[in-house]
Order: sequence, then C-alpha cells, then structure tokens
Amino acid sequence: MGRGKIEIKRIENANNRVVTFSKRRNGLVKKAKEITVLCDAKVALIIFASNGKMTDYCCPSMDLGAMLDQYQKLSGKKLWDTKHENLNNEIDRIKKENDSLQLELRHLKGEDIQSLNLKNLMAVEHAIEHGLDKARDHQMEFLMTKRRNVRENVGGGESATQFPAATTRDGYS
Amino acid sequence: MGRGKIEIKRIENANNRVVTFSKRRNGLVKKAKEITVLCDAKVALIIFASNGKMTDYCCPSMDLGAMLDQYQKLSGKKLWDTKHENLNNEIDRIKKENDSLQLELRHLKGEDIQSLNLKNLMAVEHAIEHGLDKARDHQMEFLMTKRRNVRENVGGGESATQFPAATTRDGYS
DNA sequence: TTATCTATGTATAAAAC
DNA sequence: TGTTTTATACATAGATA
Repeated sequence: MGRGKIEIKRIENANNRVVTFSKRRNGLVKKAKEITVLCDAKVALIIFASNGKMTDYCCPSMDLGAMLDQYQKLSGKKLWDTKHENLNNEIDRIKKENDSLQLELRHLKGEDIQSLNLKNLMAVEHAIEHGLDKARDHQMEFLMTKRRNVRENVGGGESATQFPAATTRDGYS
Repeated sequence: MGRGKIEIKRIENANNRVVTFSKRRNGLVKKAKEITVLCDAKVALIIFASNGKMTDYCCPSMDLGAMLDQYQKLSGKKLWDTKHENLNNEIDRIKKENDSLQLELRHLKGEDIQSLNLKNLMAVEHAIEHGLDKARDHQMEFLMTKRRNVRENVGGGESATQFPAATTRDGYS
C-alpha cells in the first residue's frame, strides 16, 4: 500500500513496526466506529501493542460486560467460569474447616460427645480441664488486681469480696 | 467511498445496511488480523450484527480470557466482578465466622483469655465446667457399659480389658 | 511519539447477477 | 443472502519534520 505493497508478515524494523501499529490501530478503531454507526452493529475491540499499551473501543449501545455475556452464550466458550470455580472451591474448603471447628467446639462444650470413643473423650476432658485451670488462674489474677486496687483506694471494699464461683468438683481422675 | 461518498450515519435502506455490514465486517476482521501479524499486536474483536449474529476474532498468541484479564488490570474496569463479588462476600463472611469460632475455641482451651473481661471469663468458665460435667458423665457411661460387658462375658477378662481402639482424630490439646 | 506529505494499494458503494 | 464488477474514496508505507 502507499508507497509500496507490503507482505503481511511481521515488520522487522522496530521503528517501522511501531509507526505502522500506531497508524493501523487508529484505522482499525475508526472502522469499528464506522460499522457501528452505519450498520447498527455492536463492536468490541481490544488492542494491545507489543509494548503492552492498550487501546479499546466498545460500541455505545452495549457495554463490554454485556457483549461478553452474549459472546459466551453464542460461542459456548467460558470466559470466567473457571474463576468462579476456584472461588467456589475456596468456599467449600472454608466451609469444611468451619464445620470441623464447630464440631470441636461442641465437643468442648460437652455436646455431641456420644460420637466420640473413650480415648478421644478423655482427650476432650483433658483439654477442658486445662482450659478450666487457665480460666480460673486468670480469674484469680483479676481478683488479686482488684483487691490490690481496693486496698490502695480510699473507700470500702465490698466489690472486693466478690469471689469466683469456682465450684471444684472431683470426678474420678 | 466507492461509487460515491457516504456519510457516517445509519444506513436507512435495510438491504444496503446489511450488505455494507457484511463487507465492512470482513474488512474489519482482515485489518485486525493484519495488524496482529505486521506489528506483533494482540487484538480481540467481537462484532454483533443487528440481527444478533456474532463474528469474533482473537489473536492466536493470547486467548480472550487472558486479554480480558489484562484489560481489567489496565483499564481498572470490572467485567465480571459483580458476579465474583457475591462469591467474595460469601468467602469473607465465612472467614469471619471461622475466625470467631477459632477464637471461641481458644478461649475454651484457656488460650488468649487475657483479652476477656471478668464477666466473659466467668461465662467461659461456666461453659467449660458444663462441658467437663458432660464429658465425665459420658466417660462414666462408657465404663459402666464396659464393666457390665465384662461381667456378662464367660471366659477370662483379658480381652475385655481392652479399651476402645481409638482411631484418632486430633486437635484436642 | 505524532503530524504531514504523496504515491499507491485497498476497501467498498452501488449495481447487477 | 453471497459474488462480481467498477469507479471512487480511503488507508497507509515511506519519508520527513
């Protein structure tokens, strides 16, 4: 074309290639706009230069998302379902983790323990005992702090008399 | 062009419009292919005729999905995120639920309880006590059953002393 | 880059099949 | 519809700024 016909193959001269790209890209977008107007067509066009820079055109009458929905319907090709699948898998994974946490939690609260065998049951018991110890230790710390505060305070100590419930049971252990 | 210049506005004659569409669509796709080859460009092109029929072209070096990923990155526009948003919200919701379960679990095990106030600490304690009661009740049942079985067995008790096998699920420590 | 300048090669409007 | 024909209008390669 122009000052000489060219073969349709990669333009080796980098400068020519870039210049030609720029011209033809403009031409392509222009043509896309024209067919849109002239023929009531819907056109979406995305162009990446070899340097990564992007140019795009989408007809005003339909947005790209709608175009792509239609594309998927008509072509049968999936564009984002693989992405959906990954998210769904993630959801499944977390839900399972969630379920097992819920179960463990119920066990520690003494619920659903009929499904446990003796060994697991004893493990649960020990976990609970350990937790109880720590909770009581902590309560005690709370109270000690409170009492010390009361002593250092001016007024009366009625709040300081409030001791933890701490009913100690002895099971068989 | 051709036998007469035309204005770039909708071609009112339906027949002309369709014929022109067909010609220009072919021209557009041809140009898209050419720039792809000549300039190392990546091009995606989707065209819908007013009758709904679709024509598309995508450069061989990148599939449409990848093109669109790149499009989203570079343009900042969301194509399918509304669809994804729901799934992502679901994931967030479950993750939060998960976190709160984990925290509750740690509390019941006596961990991280320094962050609790006295009232919550006592609530935890009561939950633990309740769980412990139930666990011990259940253990007791186990043993009673076992003892009864031993009594009812004919031979020597050595097989009867064998405690449940305990195929173990872990996590109670 | 982008714009302008030309000579050429292409695309295509209109018509007819 | 799709193709061919043909006259014109456009696009653009290469050079230059």
